[in-house]
Amino acid sequence: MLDLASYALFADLREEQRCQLLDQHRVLRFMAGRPLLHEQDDGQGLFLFRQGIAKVRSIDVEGQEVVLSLLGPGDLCGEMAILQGAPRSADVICLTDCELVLLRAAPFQALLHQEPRLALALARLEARRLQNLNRRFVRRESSAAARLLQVLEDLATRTAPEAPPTAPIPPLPQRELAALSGLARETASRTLVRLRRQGLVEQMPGGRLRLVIGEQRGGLG
Amino acid sequence: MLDLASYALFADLREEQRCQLLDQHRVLRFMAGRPLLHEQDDGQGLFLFRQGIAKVRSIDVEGQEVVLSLLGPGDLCGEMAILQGAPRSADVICLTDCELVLLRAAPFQALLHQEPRLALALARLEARRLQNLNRRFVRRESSAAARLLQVLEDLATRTAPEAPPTAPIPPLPQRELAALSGLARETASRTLVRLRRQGLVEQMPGGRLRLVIGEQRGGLG
DNA sequence: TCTTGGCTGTGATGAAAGTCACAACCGGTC
DNA sequence: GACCGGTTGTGACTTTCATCACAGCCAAGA
Repeated sequence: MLDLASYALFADLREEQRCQLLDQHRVLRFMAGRPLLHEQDDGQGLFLFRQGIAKVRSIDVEGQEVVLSLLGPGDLCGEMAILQGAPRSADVICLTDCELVLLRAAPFQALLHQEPRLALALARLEARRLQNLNRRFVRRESSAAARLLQVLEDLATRTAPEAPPTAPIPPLPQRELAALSGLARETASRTLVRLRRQGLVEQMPGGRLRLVIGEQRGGLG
Repeated sequence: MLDLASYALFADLREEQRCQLLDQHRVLRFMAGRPLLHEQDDGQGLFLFRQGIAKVRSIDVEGQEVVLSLLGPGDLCGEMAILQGAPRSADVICLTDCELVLLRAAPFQALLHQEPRLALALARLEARRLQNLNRRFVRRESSAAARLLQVLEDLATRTAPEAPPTAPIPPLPQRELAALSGLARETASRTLVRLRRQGLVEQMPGGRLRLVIGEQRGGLG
């Protein structure tokens, strides 16, 4: 049975309220590379991640992809469009095969208007996202190595929220790693080689990568 | 008389609820350069901007300042600390002389828990901030000129929310403009000269700057 | 008046990362 | 096996911006 209680957003609700939200929910599966949402897609609904990771991205004026954040188990998306009634402002694309739950917008919206705990939890969620992005913004200024390491750590924790940041990372092509960290593909390649030589990143069977030291990475700025 | 109704966050409340929030409020004035909030400051309260602009900034691992966003009339800050009970995560520093209203945290918090409209408005506010930061994140990738122009536009609209982005901008030293756009001071200087020669930026009496064309700036990427 | 300190413009130089180009490799599939 | 597309590593060159250095300016104050 689906358990919404494991999502922080719904943790404060009564069991009965969570059931309301599940009304007409659907379980969806997407293959790696598939878009969950398109920009200007206004088909509303709340997507809850159960498995797999995805990137939230936007396209800049030169047509370059800019990755805004990562989503993984326990995360959700689509709440912005519901909140603002506006069309989506970014695309969400699966990096690995994903399984997620789609909740209908209507009951969620209704509950938002009548249960302050839900609205408050949502505000907290948005605030936490804002802080994450702030942190990313700060690190964005730093070197290619720091940016790449940050992405790897992010990938590790998104993949397995409870596991340490040194957990192995699903195999992604360098092109993808480069996009995630905002680097040229060649730079990502060179940087990875360097990090491996320094022993900070390990190559695992199947092409998976693993961070070796999660800590004191500040020095690489 | 203080009118909270002009703040989007409180627009949906009943007059009587707005009065509750004003209980023991204070009007504060800060000189340009003064910090409103310090990182790790946990004196809670909600700051509402009435006049002046300020920057939200953080310090990165190398001690460099990174500016996260700008605040101006109609904006507010301090809500994150109240929402999360956590210490502040960034500093807020006045760029010009500022006048603002400080609301006590307690009544705000109480109302958040009992009035879904307020909690929802707060969620919307955070969501909008997130989108703004997303947009900035996207533009951050681009050239010095684009970043500087974006900062100038931001300054103009923060200073006078209703005015067009070609409104004159309060005189700030180049050092400050550079920090706001994440450039070296010299680069900001050179870029400004170039922009003036191109007629995109105008020098006004008193050292104020003014954007000439607000539109089709994409091409300068 | 002269001095001082912050601000502005500009030149020279260097470092980091993007771009272009190419070779090796790997996993499919015919 | 041979072929093919996508991936990876790497070399050479270019671009952009940071850094260092300095000169001119203006405003405040002694």
